[in-house]
Amino acid sequence: MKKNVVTKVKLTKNQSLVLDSLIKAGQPSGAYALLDTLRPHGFKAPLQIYRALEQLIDLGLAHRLESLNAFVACSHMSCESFGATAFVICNKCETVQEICDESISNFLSSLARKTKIKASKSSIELHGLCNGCSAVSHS
Amino acid sequence: MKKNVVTKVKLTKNQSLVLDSLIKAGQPSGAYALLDTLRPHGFKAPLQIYRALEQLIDLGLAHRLESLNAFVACSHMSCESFGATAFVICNKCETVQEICDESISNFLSSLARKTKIKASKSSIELHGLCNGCSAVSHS
DNA sequence: AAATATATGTTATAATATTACATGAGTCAA
DNA sequence: TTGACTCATGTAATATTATAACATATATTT
Repeated sequence: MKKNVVTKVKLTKNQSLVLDSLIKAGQPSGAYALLDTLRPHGFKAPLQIYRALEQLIDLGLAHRLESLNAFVACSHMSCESFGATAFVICNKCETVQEICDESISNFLSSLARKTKIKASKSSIELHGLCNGCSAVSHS
Repeated sequence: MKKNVVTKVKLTKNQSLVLDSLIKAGQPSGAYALLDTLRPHGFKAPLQIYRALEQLIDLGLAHRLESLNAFVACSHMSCESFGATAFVICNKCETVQEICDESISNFLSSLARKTKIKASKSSIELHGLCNGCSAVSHS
């Protein structure tokens, strides 16, 4: 479950561009949305996006939200966890909170122990209405 | 986060067929794999599968594995939880353990509280090697 | 039976992701 | 410098997953 902990890695041009787009978006972005954003920079094919994303994810600089088929920049300036991250997603404003603390890793360790699995990857995603949005949406 | 708790619901023909296929598969199955399985029964279009799955999921009789874009039959004879289920998936033999206990719901409640979200849906998926498979795969 | 709601069938298409193959740019050893 | 190697890139084609739109049928209620 160990990931590359990044101190200083030189990203390639494509990787930098994709990461910048993700950061600017500040929201979950689909691969094709990123592609459209980056067409002005010469991107032409989805593979350019997917390849960059793969690296960024390996480096812990981006994450994939499985339940959205979308991607976000890591909000921890490179997530130094072993992948024990939980994402809390507002269905209305699309804000994502990235939680990465002991409660997550403890929960996952315990789950792995109970199920006798050698864990290599996890995905925890909680959807709902965030504080602000649930205040607004009356009923 | 409350789901329909099923006691006895009459499934439609398509729903029954899809559920049976899922159960027989005993593994995560993609919608198109189910479609192929059911072609002999007259299924012709993906929508027939997706529609049946939607109902089955609402009824708690099946679940969607977000990280696989695949579906499994509920292993609890209709999962009476409020959706607080965790899936532990072996990457080698594709066995899925469906965990649905207080440790899951407590964890999710606590996460929702901390992030001030009104949760409506969750997805917890842990990948790795199950007990049997990690014994075999030496290294 | 009429009205309503739910399920189904069918075609087309959208959205997401990967395969396969060619090219280019850097590193390293001989 | 050359050759061998690795890694990043470009590009086209295609595979996989999912939904929209519309027509019809079946069941349920009044």
